[in-house]
Amino acid sequence: MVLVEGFVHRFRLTDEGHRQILAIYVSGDPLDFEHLYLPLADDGLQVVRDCTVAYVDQKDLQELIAARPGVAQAIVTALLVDASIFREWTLNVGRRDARARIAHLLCEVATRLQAQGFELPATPIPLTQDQIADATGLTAIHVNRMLKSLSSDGLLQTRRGLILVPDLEALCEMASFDERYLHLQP
Amino acid sequence: MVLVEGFVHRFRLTDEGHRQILAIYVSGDPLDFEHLYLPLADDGLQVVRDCTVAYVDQKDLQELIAARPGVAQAIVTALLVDASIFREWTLNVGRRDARARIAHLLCEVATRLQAQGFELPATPIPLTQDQIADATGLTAIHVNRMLKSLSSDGLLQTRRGLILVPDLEALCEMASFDERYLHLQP
DNA sequence: CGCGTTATTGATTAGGCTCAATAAGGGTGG
DNA sequence: CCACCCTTATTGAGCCTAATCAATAACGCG
Repeated sequence: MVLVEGFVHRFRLTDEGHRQILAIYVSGDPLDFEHLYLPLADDGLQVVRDCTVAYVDQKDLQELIAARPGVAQAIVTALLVDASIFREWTLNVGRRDARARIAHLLCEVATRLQAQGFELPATPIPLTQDQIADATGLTAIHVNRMLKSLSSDGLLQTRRGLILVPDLEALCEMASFDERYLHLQP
Repeated sequence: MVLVEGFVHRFRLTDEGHRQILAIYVSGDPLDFEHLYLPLADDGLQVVRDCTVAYVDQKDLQELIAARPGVAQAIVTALLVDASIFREWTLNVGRRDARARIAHLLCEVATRLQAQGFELPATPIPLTQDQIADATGLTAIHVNRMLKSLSSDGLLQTRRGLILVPDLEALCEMASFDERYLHLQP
């Protein structure tokens, strides 16, 4: 599957039912390459907002990979970039405080949106506070307070469940966001 | 590089210098496939204990990949398994309490050692409390207390900086460890 | 033997969680 | 078009897990 338009997240649950969001996908992102190689699905995908996905036939894709080494290499590179992002999430959840953790998440999403050609600051990020909580290992209530705090510092605006980042550079500064882990340069 | 014998971990630092350990490698694990495809290294490798590594020439490996589709596929599969483990670490750090978090980490390492043919419970895990802290997003002091608590429940033994797991099944039970994310079945 | 790393323990603090209650939308059915 | 309901967001009070600060012990190595 490829996400054509909208937002999707990947998540896993603890046995106690607590959700951890593991990745947020934006327009253009491939969603589940692992199904080509692993028999068992590890985690679930949920829609953040209404979205459009394109299905690619597995067999066709496998033939394409076999026929074109460049495609295979592009997929491996994409997987490695994803893995780098997963690791940054572990760092984010493990070693940053709540404010920086939320800011860092938003920096990542905003930066990846920008890389896909979306205009900032016009493009809103449609994450609910509940979703941000599960992506950062916090509670929704604490996310609410931190968003208010970031908002009162002018680092973001919230409007009807949408988040706007008026000055991405300032937000990156506060989160000490270093985009190199995204490996955006083609 | 391939880790022939010993223990190595992969880590990243926040700009404030806090370390987050992102993976623990045991004998037999490949360490840095990403260097084949990404120009920029994301994180560092550190030795947990004295160890032996084997260097594989990049060019040779690239030729092997080009010549043998099976090798390429095996590498992709290994990368996908790694990625699944990274995601489980995010879940662990984000959504489990300190005791379960530490137990889960030890369950993973013990299970992977066992899968490599090491005998449990004889094989010790040589992580320092500082390293466990940085792998779980806790402080070393709190790790110490939790280890003592786990130890007094008979779930593990500590001896001279080594950790022994006398009853892996019991530890897995308490951490609700579900090994499927390791994708061990070949 | 001396020193640096690692482990231990106690006291205190604080960041974030829980519980509780209310508000504000937005969508749906009548 | 309106009433209702469900999801999402807000706010306050009190609590608790894990952090911080501080000091000492125990190794293990050179």
